[in-house]
Amino acid sequence: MRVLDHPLQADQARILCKALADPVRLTVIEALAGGERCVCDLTGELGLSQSKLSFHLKLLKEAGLLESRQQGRWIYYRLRVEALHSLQAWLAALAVRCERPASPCP
Amino acid sequence: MRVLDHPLQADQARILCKALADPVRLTVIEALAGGERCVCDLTGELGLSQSKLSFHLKLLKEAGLLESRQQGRWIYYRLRVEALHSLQAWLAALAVRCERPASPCP
DNA sequence: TTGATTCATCAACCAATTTTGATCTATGGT
DNA sequence: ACCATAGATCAAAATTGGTTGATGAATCAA
Repeated sequence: MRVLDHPLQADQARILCKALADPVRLTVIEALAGGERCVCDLTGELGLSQSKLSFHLKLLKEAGLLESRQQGRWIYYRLRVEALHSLQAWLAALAVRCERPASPCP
Repeated sequence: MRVLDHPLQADQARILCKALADPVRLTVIEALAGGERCVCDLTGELGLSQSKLSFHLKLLKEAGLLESRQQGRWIYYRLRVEALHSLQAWLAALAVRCERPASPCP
């Protein structure tokens, strides 16, 4: 099953979580879940200043959540679904560790 | 399927991610994945000062990742697996939104 | 009741992130 | 070549977060 691929280091999970732990970045992520978009689209759609958006896009990209391509003057960003799956897998593994059979009563 | 229960608001997901986005808190989480522990156990095991640990435990609890119970002088903390599942579900829902069929080529 | 132990809380300090506005680079149109 | 547009980058200011050491509250044992 897809969710169990990619066992992730705790530190990589932390980096992904950190990237997701900001309201601006979360709106960006959700906008991009709808498909690839160029920066100027996003500034309009989300009402963000250009440099603010650029700052967060860079951060998300460095965390591995986004990738981008250039087309003429425009730069298109899109979500890396693999990153979402990796984090899911890490959480799943953690949850499994919690669900060991209860020890015989104390 | 368990992973698809509990549809989560983006903001709750953000709060969970924020709580997970710190190295100290992540070691606490991983220690508690091994089972319930009292605070003084954790300070020893993780080599953290008492007030530092207490600060992070509070934060994790407020985020919904931990719960605690008192027994005599000791306070035992444990992971809330539901929180992990919620976040997993949120990620899964996001990933699904990304995987819509590609639009006919441009 | 006294003293020891466990844990929470507080204030002061330090460190990391975010925001803003300005400037810089690259691309494309004329 | 010149100008307009898209987006990255930078430094300073503002904000948020984490750490420390001290103090406080609750529990228990003697």
